[in-house]
Amino acid sequence: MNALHQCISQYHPISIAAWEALTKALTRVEVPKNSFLVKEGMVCNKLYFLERGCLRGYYNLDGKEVTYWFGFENNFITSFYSFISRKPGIENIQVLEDSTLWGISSEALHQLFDQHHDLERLVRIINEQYYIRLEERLMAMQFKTARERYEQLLETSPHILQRIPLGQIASYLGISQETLSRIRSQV
Amino acid sequence: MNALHQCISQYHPISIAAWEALTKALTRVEVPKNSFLVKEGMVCNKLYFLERGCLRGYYNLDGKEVTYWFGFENNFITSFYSFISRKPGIENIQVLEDSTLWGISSEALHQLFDQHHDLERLVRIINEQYYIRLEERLMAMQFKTARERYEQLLETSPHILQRIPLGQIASYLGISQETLSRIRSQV
DNA sequence: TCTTTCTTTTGACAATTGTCAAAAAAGGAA
DNA sequence: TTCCTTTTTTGACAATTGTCAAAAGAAAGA
Repeated sequence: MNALHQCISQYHPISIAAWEALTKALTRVEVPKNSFLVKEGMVCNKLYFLERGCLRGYYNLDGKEVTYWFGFENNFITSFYSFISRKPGIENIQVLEDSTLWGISSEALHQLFDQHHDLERLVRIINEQYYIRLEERLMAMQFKTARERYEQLLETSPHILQRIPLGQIASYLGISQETLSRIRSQV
Repeated sequence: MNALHQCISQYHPISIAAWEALTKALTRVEVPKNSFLVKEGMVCNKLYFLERGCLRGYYNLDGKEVTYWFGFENNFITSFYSFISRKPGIENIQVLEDSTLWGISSEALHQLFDQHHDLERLVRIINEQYYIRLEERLMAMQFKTARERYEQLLETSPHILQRIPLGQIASYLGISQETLSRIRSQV
């Protein structure tokens, strides 16, 4: 819970009242490795904060698993499209290591928004920061070679390489596992 | 102005008071074709609503212009990274057709947020919708071939093809102009 | 320890896409 | 119209990346 408070403060400090209301609405979730937090076809009604562990989001395309994000400590996690639109998504969220999360339902969050303006501001700000990250990823995907994307990942998130199988990283980078393996051997 | 009101209502209706405060803070901007709304190296301090015309965002990479978005009627326009972080960006926003915009400064917008909770909610919701769009684009970029991305663009935004030069569309799709030309001839 | 399973690497080849250069087509201005 | 500029297409070739199959290596369980 402390990790969440610290994480929030980096984005936008909130009032004590808002924090207390938030903590009351949060549920602690412990999930074991290889379980699923979200499965395709379901509505993801919860937003999570990942305190410990790691997850990945992927979907199935032509029989292949396509990874499009990883979540690590202090990340906010949800099946974004589904959570926002309240419709079933195509996304699976798989637990890659035993993890501890704090979850809040969409309804509870929106109630809190009504009561605590500063909480809604916090979420707006977090959204904006996540948008910027996504934009950077899109640019890399659009205009950089596989090797450049890999080297960028090495710089910004070296921890990914220690914790995630190569095939999933390759998928995340938008290349085949064989290509990534060859890139690594040619550094 | 009416177009903006209608556009806003589709995302989240706001109170009359909020709308009136917003309209007071807006400035009408007319920009001619080939002018620039934002140039790289400057802080983009304004958020715009595009009422009429069309724009593109691009940056320079190794001497090439890299287009990463187009804006059309009823789109919100800004150099997002710069606007949010209040730092200089690498982005240029070029006017592709004579355009009419409504602009608001970052300061004015944040003042409005303090006074009108529902306006901040509106922006949160718009941000979320734009996030989802970006996510879709990233997925296409990550896991679809050039041809598939082009066909997807044909379906979702056929108007782009009538209004934008091929080279810029190719850049937007992350492929060379020659490749796009060949894809088109082989449909 | 020895299996068994999962992950990573390597080889051979094919498909996709990029680059450079030139030609063709289209659009604007006088 | 004609000239000039911009945009689009085409050709030839190279570079990048993907696919399939097999081998090698690492990790996990009995």
